[in-house]
Amino acid sequence: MITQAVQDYLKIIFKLANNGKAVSTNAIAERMQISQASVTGMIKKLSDLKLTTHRPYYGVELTQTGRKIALEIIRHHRLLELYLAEALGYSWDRVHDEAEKLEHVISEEFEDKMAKILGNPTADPHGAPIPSKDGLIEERTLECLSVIDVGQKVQVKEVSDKDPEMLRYLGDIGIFPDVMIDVMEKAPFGGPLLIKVAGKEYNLGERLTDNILVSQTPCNH
Amino acid sequence: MITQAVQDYLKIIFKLANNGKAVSTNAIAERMQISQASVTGMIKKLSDLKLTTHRPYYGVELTQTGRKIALEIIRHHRLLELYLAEALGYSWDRVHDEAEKLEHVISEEFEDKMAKILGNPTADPHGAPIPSKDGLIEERTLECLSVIDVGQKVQVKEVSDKDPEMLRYLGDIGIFPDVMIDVMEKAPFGGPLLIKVAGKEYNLGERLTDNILVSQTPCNH
DNA sequence: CCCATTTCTTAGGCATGCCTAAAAAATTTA
DNA sequence: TAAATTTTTTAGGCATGCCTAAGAAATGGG
Repeated sequence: MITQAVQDYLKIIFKLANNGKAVSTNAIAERMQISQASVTGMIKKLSDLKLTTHRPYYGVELTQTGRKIALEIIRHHRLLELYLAEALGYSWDRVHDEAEKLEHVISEEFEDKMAKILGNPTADPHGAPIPSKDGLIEERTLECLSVIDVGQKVQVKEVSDKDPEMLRYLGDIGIFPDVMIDVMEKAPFGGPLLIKVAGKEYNLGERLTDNILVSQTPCNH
Repeated sequence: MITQAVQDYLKIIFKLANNGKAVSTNAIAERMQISQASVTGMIKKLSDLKLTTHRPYYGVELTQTGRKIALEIIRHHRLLELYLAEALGYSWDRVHDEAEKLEHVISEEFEDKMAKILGNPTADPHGAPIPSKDGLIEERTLECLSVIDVGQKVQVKEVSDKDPEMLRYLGDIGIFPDVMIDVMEKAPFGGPLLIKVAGKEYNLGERLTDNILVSQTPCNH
């Protein structure tokens, strides 16, 4: 049985792996805010189920099956976020928590109906790519706004969906996926970044600029 | 913590109580397809939580709090059924199972947004009343179609949502809430009922007519 | 009124998934 | 290389919610 706990582990492992790296059980425990011992137990179970492979002191990796399930859940989550925003009028800072609960519960039919109504979208409200039905996900190489050089003009691609307060602030100052940003000034030692968005200037702290992913060469999608 | 299991018990107890009768632990076990011993254990827990009162060999009754929670879940369920049908294009035989899973998971906000979009509806696709936000539910005294006398003209008020196949058949012959039915003939000993719907005649078996609730004096709502 | 039947509860177990505390294994540092 | 540190695992527990089997309590028929 693929329980909700199993789904959550697979999703977290996929996200921590980022571009194929093995994930330490430690990192999983930290991310999920549970004890390391609990993770050990669950990883054993996942490996018995052939959803992960585990080499101690090296890390955990998803098998093909595990990856497939992880992407299915992520697809659910991101479709739900977009559906909640578009169809039910949720603000973009409130979609995450609701999607987090619904993602484990909806049927294939629900997933398909949302996708159809939304016109088979490829990104959620925060810009994160939505995996396709057959388990493919767009590979991106984005940079944090915090590392962009002064004088560059970049396009916002994605913002973290974790912190509602941050999302509200970003919304207030008009930072959404696809918006263009001018990097005007950069204070040293992780100081604030002066940017221009839609003609207005703002000073953004590092906690913010670390969570805004941009690309320098705006690709067309 | 109000777990999903607790919610399910409260809902079932509310439904079995019908018009305030006490419910045997036996009946709960039967309805939920679990062992009697399991029910005993859970009823003890529910009573500890002050959600039910229990007098052995008499039955279980909901407290005010228990009833409130039950009605909240039922509101979720019925709003969801209608939303799935109206907004996502589900056929009426497929809404029950999906709503059954979602009802435990959606937030107040989700509930409110559905209600608003649907225009604060008072009945689900099968005609069952939707409890109000503050825990009031329409009290009805309906009769099974199976007990209606020959020659009567009745209005369909509600059909059971449990059996998808039955719902598909009813849909095929045009039996929905609000539709008028003429009872033409009644074979003895629980034999089929000959009815006329929208000018066409059908013979319905007792398993069907037991699950169609009608009223003889069509009330206006 | 007593015995059989029905109804309900107790006893003991199992799986899931979490916990803490302590041990063990690998890695890093001196 | 040995000690210190980090990382991971083992051991033993707990809560939830289900199970079966067996015992206890009420009800109803003879």
